Amino acid sequence: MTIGELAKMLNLSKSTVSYALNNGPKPVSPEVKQRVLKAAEEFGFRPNPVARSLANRRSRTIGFIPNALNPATMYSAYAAVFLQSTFSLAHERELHLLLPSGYDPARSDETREHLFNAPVDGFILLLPENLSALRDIIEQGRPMIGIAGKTDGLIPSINADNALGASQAFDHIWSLGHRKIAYLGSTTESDTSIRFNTTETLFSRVHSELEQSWLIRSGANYDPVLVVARELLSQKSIPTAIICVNDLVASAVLRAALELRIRVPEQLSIIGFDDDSVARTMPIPLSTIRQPIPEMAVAAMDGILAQIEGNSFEDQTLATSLIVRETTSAPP
Amino acid sequence: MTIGELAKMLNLSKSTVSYALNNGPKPVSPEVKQRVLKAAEEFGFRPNPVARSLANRRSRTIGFIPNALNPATMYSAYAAVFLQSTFSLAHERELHLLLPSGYDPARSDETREHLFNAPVDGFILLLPENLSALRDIIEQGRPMIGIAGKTDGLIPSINADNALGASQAFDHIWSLGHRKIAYLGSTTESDTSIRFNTTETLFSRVHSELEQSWLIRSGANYDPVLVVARELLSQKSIPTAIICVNDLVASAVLRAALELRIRVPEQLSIIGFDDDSVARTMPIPLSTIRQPIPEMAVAAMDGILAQIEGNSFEDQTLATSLIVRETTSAPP
DNA sequence: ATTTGTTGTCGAACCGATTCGACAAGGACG
DNA sequence: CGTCCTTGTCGAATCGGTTCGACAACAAAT
Repeated sequence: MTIGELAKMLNLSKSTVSYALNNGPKPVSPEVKQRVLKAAEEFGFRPNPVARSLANRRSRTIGFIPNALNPATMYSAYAAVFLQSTFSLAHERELHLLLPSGYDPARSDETREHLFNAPVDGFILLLPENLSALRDIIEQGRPMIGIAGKTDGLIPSINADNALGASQAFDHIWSLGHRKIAYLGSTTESDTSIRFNTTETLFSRVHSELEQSWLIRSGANYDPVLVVARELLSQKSIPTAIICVNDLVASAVLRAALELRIRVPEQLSIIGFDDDSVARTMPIPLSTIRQPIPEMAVAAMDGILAQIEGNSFEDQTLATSLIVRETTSAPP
Repeated sequence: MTIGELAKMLNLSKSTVSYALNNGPKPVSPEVKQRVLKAAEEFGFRPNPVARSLANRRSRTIGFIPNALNPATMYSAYAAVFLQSTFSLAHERELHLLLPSGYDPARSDETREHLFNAPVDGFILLLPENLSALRDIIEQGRPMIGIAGKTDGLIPSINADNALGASQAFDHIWSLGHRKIAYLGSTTESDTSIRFNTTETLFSRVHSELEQSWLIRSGANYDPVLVVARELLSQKSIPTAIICVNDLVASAVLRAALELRIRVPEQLSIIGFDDDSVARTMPIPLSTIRQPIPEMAVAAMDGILAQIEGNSFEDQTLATSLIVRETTSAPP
């Protein structure tokens, strides 16, 4: 059933019916309005959203582009949580969320072509290593906002304060009295390398009081980290605390510790980063640095809507916070 | 830039340009075709996807409806993995995936109204407890397919073989020699209650050989299960093996065991269900029953595309499989 | 040479909504 | 009573594509 058919049944014009249904730009007499509403209800009339979008030049849909190199392994826990927050916000605002196919920086240009076909008012983008693959779309002027990464000023971005987070983790460990401290992380993305560099700076700032320190590029994936952690914890002199680039790494470290019968936190403190779901379901609940993902999602949504309305939007950096659970305590 | 403007620049009609770009229903001379393609490339012409959808009556977009009661907590690990698989498939087929807002069985009718506005060719639905909230949409005749639940024949559905999975878990534990076995689970959804009932049947079938058994409705969430597991494992006579309704429950059980200094698997075997990401990142990798989520996603995608093409589609039940890792062994 | 058929192009209609401009009817004002 | 303004309705244009039907140009068949 189309609006035209409905109008015909009622002996009204399409325009009048449209006005009645939308409290349209023009007024409609009360009786007619009632008649239209009743008939629409009765016949179960649903306006075609595509036609409506064409006329409005608004789709009420936001595109969400995850940052994976390979869509087959697209969601990190981080991306999943971010998506979840964003979806929840979209729901409140009665917007749809679209996961467009076609973004795959590893593949060639034509793959990406399909992204242009996404019927969305704007994109929220979990930032990849570089934006060059998306340059065309950015130049096209569609509203876009980047999350957790560098944009070189091409588009506005929202970031957690990774430097703050790294120092919160270090300060916590330091103030508990630890002086043999290891950091396990990667330096491949901008956020993880900020954490790495900040930690490095903090280590060197206190190096005279530091008994021993390890700064290890272990990567950020479970299996490689497990190997590194087993090795680290098998030496004669081992750290009393390990700061991890994220919670997944922390869970691998905990596993290595348990395998080697090292008691956590009595003999070894572990602190993660992100406050993933794993942080709460680990057998010893993980102390960690919380990334304000829900707040970042709100900022991103506000930012994209502002741009859609034609307003400008500033970059934002949101504070992390320390969450102390059960994997950290004073050194033995 | 619209197709009309492009046509004007080239002194051609809209129709000819459209034919050239789409290898349209009518042929176009080679020279004209080249001219059009070159100009489109040069001016960066991108056909408006909304207009195209309106004309084609196809949006090349599939809606994905998660089953959460509350969109704020929408994704179980299960839903996230399923979404991930589905997205990957959509990507291969150059379809977009839409997460429509408006589905919230806990809220009133008008909330749901927005679902009708989703510009999609069909819906993939992670099944909620009952479909009544979606009856209108089903009756509207839009293609739809349900995952992991009961549909009472209203729409086709794809399920893992939960009865098979439950017996695989039991058989594994039983054949290792365990005779003091507990089952922890819920019976609120159709799949978890199949697992529960199957286990109950198996228990009773071997009851003469069974030394002791527990069949506990612990729920399927982490915190309540943790309480139940601590209690269960604190008694004088405890099970030598615990079968869990899912991997999250298994992780809570493992935590309780470690807290109580019960060695896994030497003193206690644990088996989960789903093969979630947690199964691999637990400090002792979890033996579990794998749900064939990628295969289910393929079946769902095939099913929805078949319906869109106007073909019929049969229900499918896909086999689960046993994955033995390190939480199961012979009893002490 | 006439008929038939194919190829390529164009204008117009269409998809299903929104919204502008025109206009008639009725009320308020001088 | 004539003018002006407001209210309510309609037809037509629009959004940006796709596709049908008509037709001209030309080649092949009779």
